[in-house]
Amino acid sequence: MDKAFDPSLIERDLYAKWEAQGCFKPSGSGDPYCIMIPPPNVTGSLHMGHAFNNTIMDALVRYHRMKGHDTLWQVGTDHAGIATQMLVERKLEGQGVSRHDLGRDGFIDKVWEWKAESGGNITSQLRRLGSSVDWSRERFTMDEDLSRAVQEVFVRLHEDGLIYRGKRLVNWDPVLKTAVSDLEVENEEENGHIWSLRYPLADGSGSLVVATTRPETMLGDTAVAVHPEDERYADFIGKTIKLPLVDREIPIIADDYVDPEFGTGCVKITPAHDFNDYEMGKRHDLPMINILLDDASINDLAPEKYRGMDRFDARKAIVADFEAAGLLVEIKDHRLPVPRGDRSGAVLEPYLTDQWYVAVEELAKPAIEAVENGDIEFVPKQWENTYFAWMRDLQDWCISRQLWWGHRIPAWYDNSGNVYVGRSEAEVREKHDLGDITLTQDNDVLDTWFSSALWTFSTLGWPDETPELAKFHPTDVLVTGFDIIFFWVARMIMMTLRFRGEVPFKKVYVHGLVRDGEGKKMSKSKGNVLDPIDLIDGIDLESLVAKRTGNMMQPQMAKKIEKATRKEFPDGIEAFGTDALRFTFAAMASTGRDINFNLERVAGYRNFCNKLWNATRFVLMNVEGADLTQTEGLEPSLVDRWIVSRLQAAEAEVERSLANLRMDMAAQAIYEFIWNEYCDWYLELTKPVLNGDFSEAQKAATRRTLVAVLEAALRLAHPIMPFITEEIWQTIAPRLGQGGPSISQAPYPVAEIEKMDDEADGAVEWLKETVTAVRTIRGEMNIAPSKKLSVILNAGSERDRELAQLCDTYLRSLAGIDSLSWLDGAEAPVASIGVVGDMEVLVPMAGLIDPEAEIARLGKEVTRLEQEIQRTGGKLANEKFVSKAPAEVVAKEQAKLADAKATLERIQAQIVKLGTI
RNA sequence: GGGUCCGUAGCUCAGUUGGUUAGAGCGCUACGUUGACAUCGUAGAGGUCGGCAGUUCGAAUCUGCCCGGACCCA
Repeated sequence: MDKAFDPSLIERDLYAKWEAQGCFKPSGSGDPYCIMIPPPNVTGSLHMGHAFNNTIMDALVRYHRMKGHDTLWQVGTDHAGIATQMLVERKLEGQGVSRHDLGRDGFIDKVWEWKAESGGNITSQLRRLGSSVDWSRERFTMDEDLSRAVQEVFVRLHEDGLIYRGKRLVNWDPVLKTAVSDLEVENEEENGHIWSLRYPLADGSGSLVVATTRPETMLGDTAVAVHPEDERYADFIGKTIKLPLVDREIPIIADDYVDPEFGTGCVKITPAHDFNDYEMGKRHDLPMINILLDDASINDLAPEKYRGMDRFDARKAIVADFEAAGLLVEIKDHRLPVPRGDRSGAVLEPYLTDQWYVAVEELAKPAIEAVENGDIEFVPKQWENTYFAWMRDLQDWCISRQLWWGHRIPAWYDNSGNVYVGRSEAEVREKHDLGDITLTQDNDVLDTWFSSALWTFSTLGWPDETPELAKFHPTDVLVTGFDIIFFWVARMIMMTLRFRGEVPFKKVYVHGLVRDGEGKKMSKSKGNVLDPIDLIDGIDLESLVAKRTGNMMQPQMAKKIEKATRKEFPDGIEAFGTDALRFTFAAMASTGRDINFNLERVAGYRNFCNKLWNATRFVLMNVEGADLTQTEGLEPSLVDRWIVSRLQAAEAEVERSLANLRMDMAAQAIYEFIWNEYCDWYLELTKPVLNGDFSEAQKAATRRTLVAVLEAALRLAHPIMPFITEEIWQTIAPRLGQGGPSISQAPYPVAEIEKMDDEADGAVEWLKETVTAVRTIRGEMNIAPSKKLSVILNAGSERDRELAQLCDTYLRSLAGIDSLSWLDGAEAPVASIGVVGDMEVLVPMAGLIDPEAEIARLGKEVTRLEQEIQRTGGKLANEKFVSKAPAEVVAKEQAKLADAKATLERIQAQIVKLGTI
């Protein structure tokens, strides 16, 4: 083995082997366990959120697979309607071709071509993370069978009256020229203005002043509203306004919605271009005048002057015209939330169009109940509140999109505008007895989330009742970030309950966001994005700078980002390997909170990998040539029994943690066992045995224990760090006669209570304390590690003597002792002192130790003990504590007090002694 | 404005149902290359657990208010 662990030498080969061997397919036996991957966007590439999310899923999946469950991790991607269409269009633009040149079918062919070439980027990146998904079952939302599920759901919902077509106000993206859902709108505060405009009354008797942040919409105003109880305007209600520039007469109406405190208390009403006004328009039966075209330029319903103008040019022109007419009262700076499309970045317009909707009320009810009655459980639980809050205030879901890429809506129109929904044109004709009249299919496609809402069951073969569906559905747990609880989780629950009559998953594990080291959201525009692959493989500074500043939406930020990047990573990023990255995510995955990702932590876990690697080297060196398969006639030492006992404890702790989805605690337990127990103590304790004067039966027991415990620890750690554990296991396990094709298919360690060993635990605890007592003196008195010490033990119990006898060799080896004896009533030499229970550990000074320094050191100890005595003594002196606290707690305090008093006495005596030298 | 979460060592975070000497990693200080590992070892320093009140024999942990920060919804 190499002296240092180099992940780059093993990871790719191991993954290829796993995949080739079909290690990740369901085994076909055992209780089923299933996780559905949240399908990444097919245009996407791996980001830190994916890496985190997949680490958690993979750890769970590997754990359950090793426990013998029939485990399926279903993988796939979604077709990302808008994102994919944009991407392919942009590529075509580069060749001077528009999608309209190609026509719908031609364009869709191009999309499929693109998908075949580079649509698999993110899935190949998942392999780098070690994700043990079943590749043989990979699915894509546009696959034929998934499309069939989508169509079936659409038709059935329509038959049940839950899908309808209607003219409503939607969020319109004028760049992409499609509706987008509320959830795809980003509202960020931006700098804007608020314009106050004077609207004269039609009868010339006066005027009102209205305030607006979008003056161009006045072209579509159909009323002015005031609050019914606003005395200032009581006389105006019922009169009419002569709308400036347009010359339309519009009424002044009263409505509770108007806030009399806000602005002038008068509001212009534009029902076709504002969501609130739309509602008010419906209440008052106002006309809805749409003044925009689909690219947000002004249409022919506006006065001729403005027709064809872009909305923002129109805004300027209108403000100028108001000013010219003396009707512009005021312009104020104003910060306001501006709705932008999350894909195009364009300012969205509320826009009146015909769209398809899902009526959600009936679907939401059982979906709420499923969480209320515990059929679905959110972890952490508080997300259930978020879920409920959203579910109880649902708007109907606009599912149509004016795109070409996606599931085309299975609806056909005849020439009279009648609409027929069905699985195919033929079915529609037959069902409605249409003969051969001309039918044209709806041009729109469905929202991508419509198909991903069916993901848990469509990927298993629905609408057919497949064996996989029977076995793996409902799935066990959904692992996801909170940001898509609304987008996806809620909709899956609704759709799955409707069409399967069962929940899609039993648990929803909600994890936090991965942020940068300072807690800022990672984003391309901030330039603080880390690519998981760069943490695995490493990246030099120039490449990193180029990556962060290339292809930016706001190129003016590039300089700043470059500077910050050069400062933060002067040497680029080291290669840490996948296992270290995964361990970091696991260790930081505590209940649902965001992760502030810092590189030092990854480096720490990279070191941990190296530690494990080197421990293995040590073990292999020491068992070279030995037959380890022999289990008869071995004489395990107390120390061998101890590490086996500690292994059981670690196994129990990891099991408990994983069962509670506490990856961080599992990672912590694994780390502590391997480093702080196995490496720090056990390996050190085997050295005097293997190199010393011990029997062959004893040495053989130690050799076997060294390897057996390591082998079990590898299996314990495998779900979190799959690569290094597999690599080592392939070398180690055969030595024990326990090899196999892959550690991922070996059984997960289970704690065996009968191997817990109180006697060994107690003995080694004593040994550790005694060694530490000597080391503390050595360290604090600045005695060189190479200097061998004489150590004298004093006082203590019979058990202390037994233990000293049993541990003699270990004590000498670990504490660097060349002479170890009992004082046995002889006069104590001047010495530095440590206390272990009732026993004193004396290191004679003889020129090694400065009495002044020792007194100072003991002084600190005295202070600590006095505080302890005061604290515990105070408690015990308190009548109420003694009478009310559980006896157990009181006894514990008493023991603490006695212990501290005894130790203090010994130390004080020692101080007196040193003072009289 | 409504809601959720967070504030523990210089930094990043643990701390189950109240009882620990309040922990870990990184960083810091001192010493150290004896054949697993300097991606290391040994020892050490560092915290009035955001503040104030309350409940309790006992509060980092429970309650209220305040301060500071993040996010969601309107």
